[in-house]
Amino acid sequence: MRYWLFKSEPSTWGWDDQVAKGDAGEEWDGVRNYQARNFMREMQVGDRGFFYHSQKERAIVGIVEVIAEAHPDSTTDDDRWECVDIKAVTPMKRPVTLDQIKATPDLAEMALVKNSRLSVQPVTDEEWKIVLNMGVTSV
DNA sequence: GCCAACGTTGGC
DNA sequence: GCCAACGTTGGC
Repeated sequence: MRYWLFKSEPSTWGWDDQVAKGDAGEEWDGVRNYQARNFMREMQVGDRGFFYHSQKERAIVGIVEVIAEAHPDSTTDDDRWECVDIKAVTPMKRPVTLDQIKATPDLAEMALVKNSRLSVQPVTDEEWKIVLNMGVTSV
């Protein structure tokens, strides 16, 4: 199983919206970036990902699971764009903020830090463990 | 609200 | 195929 990170502006599509969809999940549509699309093509059902709120909040707020592999994005006729479906699994007990991540040397290589504009990114096993731990432990 | 970084587009 | 111009994203 691999790990990923999904980034969204809460004003457009936030964690609460994702939770409201329940186990049925929702398309992660609207991605118009080749790198991000290519990562989605690599995803498999059962893979897990962090759900990150960009802009004002800037924190990982929950965990999602991939429930459908890449398929055409229903929000466009352009067949270049594909998306996966994801569902909310569990919220973080404590959101892990971008500031915390930047302050953690072992997380300095995360795409979130290095390439802040990439909206779908891979997360290593090690990074996954560290962030998870930060998300359940008091600071 | 500003600006830097980056990706995409289109003219040549 | 290159590169300048432009649009968008996201942190600050």
